[in-house]
Amino acid sequence: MEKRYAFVARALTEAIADGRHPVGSVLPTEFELADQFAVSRSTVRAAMQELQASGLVSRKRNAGTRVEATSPAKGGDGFTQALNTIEAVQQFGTETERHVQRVADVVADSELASQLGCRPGRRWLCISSLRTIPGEVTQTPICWTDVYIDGAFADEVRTKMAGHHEIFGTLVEKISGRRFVEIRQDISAVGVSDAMAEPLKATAGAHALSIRRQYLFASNELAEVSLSIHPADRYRYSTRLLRRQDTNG
Amino acid sequence: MEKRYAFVARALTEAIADGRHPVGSVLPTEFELADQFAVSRSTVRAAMQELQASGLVSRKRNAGTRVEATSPAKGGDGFTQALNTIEAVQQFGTETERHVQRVADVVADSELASQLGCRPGRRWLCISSLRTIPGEVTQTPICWTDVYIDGAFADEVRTKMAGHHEIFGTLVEKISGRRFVEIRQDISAVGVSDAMAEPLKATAGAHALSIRRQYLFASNELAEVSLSIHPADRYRYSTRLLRRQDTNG
DNA sequence: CAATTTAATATGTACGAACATAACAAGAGG
DNA sequence: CCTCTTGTTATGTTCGTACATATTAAATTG
Repeated sequence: MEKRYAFVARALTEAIADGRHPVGSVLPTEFELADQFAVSRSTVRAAMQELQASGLVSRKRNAGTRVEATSPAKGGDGFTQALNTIEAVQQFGTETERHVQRVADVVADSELASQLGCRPGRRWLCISSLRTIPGEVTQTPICWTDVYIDGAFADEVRTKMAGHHEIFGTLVEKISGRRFVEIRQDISAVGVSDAMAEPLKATAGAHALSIRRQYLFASNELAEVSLSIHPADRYRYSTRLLRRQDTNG
Repeated sequence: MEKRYAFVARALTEAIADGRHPVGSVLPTEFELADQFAVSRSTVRAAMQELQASGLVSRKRNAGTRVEATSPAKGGDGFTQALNTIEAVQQFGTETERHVQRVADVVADSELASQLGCRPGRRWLCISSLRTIPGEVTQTPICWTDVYIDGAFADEVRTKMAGHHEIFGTLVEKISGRRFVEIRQDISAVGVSDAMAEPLKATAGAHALSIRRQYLFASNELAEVSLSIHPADRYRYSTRLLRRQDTNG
């Protein structure tokens, strides 16, 4: 059964996304929401803490709870994305389109192993793809991504991909049903390599953000790694950091 | 008065930092801690949520609360830093050394204004400096940073800097006493410019991370902006993203 | 002795209550 | 009309309780 505070959080998130609570508006009070959802104020507060942590609302003593922002901005100057929560990372997966370029089985040599953070010899399924913004006229890719999936899930992935299922986002999670508890993220700056210049429609050597993500289960099991190259002129990593407690005495 | 959950969180953080609770060990149960600190279990849980959010501990139903990690790694291959909370950003300020290169009053023209996110004509105090790792033999700087401080605080900053006060970190906060509620952060990839190559001891055109931070008060007042250039071979931005609730049914 | 079941345990979820405190709004006074 | 004071209000903090549930450890069974 869905937990109550999670239900409240989801309902409010959807209401905000729908425009029922526009940006800048003030939500009903915690007591009113408690009445509406037939839960206690504590439960409403737990939900509110989620919304606040994700940056969706801001709360102030008696200033009410204000709707702050909705979705990441897709401005004219590329894709701006917050990536400081697991939810935000998944959102990037749903808000962009994936175009698969290559699917291959690989065995990690020492170099790849250190990149992926596994022992050499481990088997992976590698899916290389480009990502674009849906509905854009000029289909300039935002990034090149190599996703490495635990070999144990390889067959299932191939089957579902053949059937054109939309299994992307966090692949293993959708396939195995097991939920990720942790993502380790490494961000650095690199140049666009010669090989990637053409598919990315970028000039070789252009500055790019390199993002490596390791997806882990609760047991610290490594199930999936993604290596992405984002040309700097098309993508920026933008976050709002909020103090954990909004007010102070 | 310090809030009780904040006190508990701070006490536990210090105990972990001191080594009284080594990495990998399991903390006392929530009930035991409630007894020790003479607070309710709810308060202990509020403290635990802080520690969990900052990645210091992990919790599992009856697996106990485990100490996960302490400080950011200062490995041989540069500086690895999590920057997904305000606390982590401030920590970077305390764990590196600042070497001031230049102090100047500036008036924002249209270009600078768009970079800083302010109206053109606004007055700022600009402090340019290099940051190094304390105690390192080879004093290779980690980054070049231009900090722009609201002109209203300029005099006070100059005075305190002349007196060799350690006022850095988030400058305006230490000077004015007003606390930042929000930091907006923008991360992109750039090349090291000719002018910065020499002070940074890097080759011009080398790949670098560009990090822009806007420090805001509760009223959305912009008080300070920092623009940093991190050569990619000396710095990586590394975070662990944890799911808000650790377990699930 | 290995495999399974059962019991104990610590965290997760949820409720209800009470008081503190910062923001805002309305009214009093100059 | 502006300023200051006062009162109301909604969130912040803290307490106590109860039950759910995943994990570990002990006990039972084959």
